[in-house]
Amino acid sequence: MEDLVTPRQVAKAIDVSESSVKRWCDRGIIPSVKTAGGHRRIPISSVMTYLRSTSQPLVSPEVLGLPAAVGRTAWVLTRARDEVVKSLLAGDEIKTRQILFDLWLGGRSIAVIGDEVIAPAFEKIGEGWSCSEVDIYQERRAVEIMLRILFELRLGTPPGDPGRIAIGGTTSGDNYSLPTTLVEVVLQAAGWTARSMGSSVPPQSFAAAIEHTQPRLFWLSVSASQSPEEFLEGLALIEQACQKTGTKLVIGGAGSLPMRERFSSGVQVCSNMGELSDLATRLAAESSPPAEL
Amino acid sequence: MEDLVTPRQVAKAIDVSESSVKRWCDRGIIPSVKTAGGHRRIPISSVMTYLRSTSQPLVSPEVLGLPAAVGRTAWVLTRARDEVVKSLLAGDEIKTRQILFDLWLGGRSIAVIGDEVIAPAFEKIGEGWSCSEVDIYQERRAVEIMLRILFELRLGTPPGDPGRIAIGGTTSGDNYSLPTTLVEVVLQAAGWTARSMGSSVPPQSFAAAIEHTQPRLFWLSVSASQSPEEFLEGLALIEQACQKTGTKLVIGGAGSLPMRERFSSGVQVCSNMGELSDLATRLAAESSPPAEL
DNA sequence: CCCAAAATGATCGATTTGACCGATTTTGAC
DNA sequence: GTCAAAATCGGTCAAATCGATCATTTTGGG
Repeated sequence: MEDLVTPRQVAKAIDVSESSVKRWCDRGIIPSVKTAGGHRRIPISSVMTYLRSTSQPLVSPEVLGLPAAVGRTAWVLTRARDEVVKSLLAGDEIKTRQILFDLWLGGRSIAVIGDEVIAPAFEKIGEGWSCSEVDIYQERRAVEIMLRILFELRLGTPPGDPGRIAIGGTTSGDNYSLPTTLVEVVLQAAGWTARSMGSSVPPQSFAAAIEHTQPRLFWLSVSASQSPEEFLEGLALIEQACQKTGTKLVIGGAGSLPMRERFSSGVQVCSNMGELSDLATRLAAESSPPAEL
Repeated sequence: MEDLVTPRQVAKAIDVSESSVKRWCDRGIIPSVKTAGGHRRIPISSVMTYLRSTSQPLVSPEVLGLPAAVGRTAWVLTRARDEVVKSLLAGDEIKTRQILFDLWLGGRSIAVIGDEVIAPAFEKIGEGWSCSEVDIYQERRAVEIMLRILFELRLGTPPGDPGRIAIGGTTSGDNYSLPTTLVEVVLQAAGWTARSMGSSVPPQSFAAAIEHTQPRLFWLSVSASQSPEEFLEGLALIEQACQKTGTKLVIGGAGSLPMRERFSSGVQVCSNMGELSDLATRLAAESSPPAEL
């Protein structure tokens, strides 16, 4: 796990000449730093960003210390989803990572990957589970694998503005940690410093977290359909805290849709990661006017 | 807090060789002082100045955070634990990562870090929670932060032998994902290909996973004390599957200790990560005779 | 199709870096 | 205080990188 690599390593990894890499560094196309002696050192995240922007294939990821089998194929979203379901059920972390990283390096946003691949894949796995084609351990293992991959993607995304803080999670009774983790990564990609507080947090504790952290954004991921009354009661507490601190409150997830009419007007509802990403980008632009160079 | 660090620490922190740091010190690029015996000591401010001058990112700022931690005394671990508790409660992911990576780079095994720092830290947080000094969101947030750090440590550990597979997790009713994830990382560090299946998996599903995956090792992490009868009943199913596939069964965690007399003789019990690491290393050596070069 | 501009890849001497080693200093434990 | 282990020292040397130059390939118009 190296963070800084040399031009030669990058050249080998993406199969171009060393000269080109050096030129790109000097022109700022690949942001890099120099040692005291003038040698270039390139952060892996710079390489990732460059690859994403040009849709270049990563030929030899192992040279960068990245897990093997990252980057090669151009995937169609629907096809990718089916393959992800297959490799997740087989417990094949390598294959799953390959597919998702290929999509990501191919320039797709995490939000799109979430909406078009990850969410439908787990929906499918959930279906298979309910008609007992899928064993519980397969579903749990799939969640674990996806969590690891999401964290790796998060490492490849530049950290957000430390002044734009977002927190969130799921309330009591909701144990699905995957969606709220996905939200965290999506928000970081949108320039936020986001941290999920995990799942099954009581509303009053969320309220305390909001008042203590004073985030600009708070998200609630509602996966399972739960008792609307109980949820709305807890939501009131959270809303109150948000108003006190001037925090924008965002709710999403399948479980929230049946109740969306009963939310008060200040609450923003997102039905997928794409909407959330747009909203987050808009909020970020509002709060801090476009910085000039 | 000491603000003088050694060339080695600086080298690790900014990801260059020790030789380079020494050269730069001698050339005055990084102002340093010398001890009576001629060893270089570098003020952290010098390093900061150098980094600013090259606009270089601090690759492992953790190393500069706690210079004392490369020492060997027990109080360092104790001190680290207290610091970890503090930064976890504050939700400071950076600081927590600093401390743990510092210990790790200082040569301590993940097992030791787990036993001496992570486990006692969460025990302490749990105490604070039960006497309501700690809010629930702080505990949940701490778990999330530690999970991310564990995954990063896992990325930094070389992948294990693909032929030595270990799986495991927690049974129904046990929602603590942290210990089983820690086990995964410890086993990988011991040369295994380990995958946690997550928490709250029914015993019969574990049995299916064992028969399907045929691992050489299966672990059960028992955090909460649960009904012994129910647990032992589920355990019987798992044990049966292990016997069928020749899988070694290992149980650990505070919740398992009160019942350890009632386990059958084939079951191995580990009371901490150190024991588990030793056992895993022993098993690995047994099953595959020492490969010669 | 042809040509010029731009991008890429290859090469070379000078410099930097990283690894190594025996000697010395520092550190932690007793 | 004493002692052994660990860390650091200073120096050497091979390998990697630098910057600059030049040949080759690709791109984009007319």
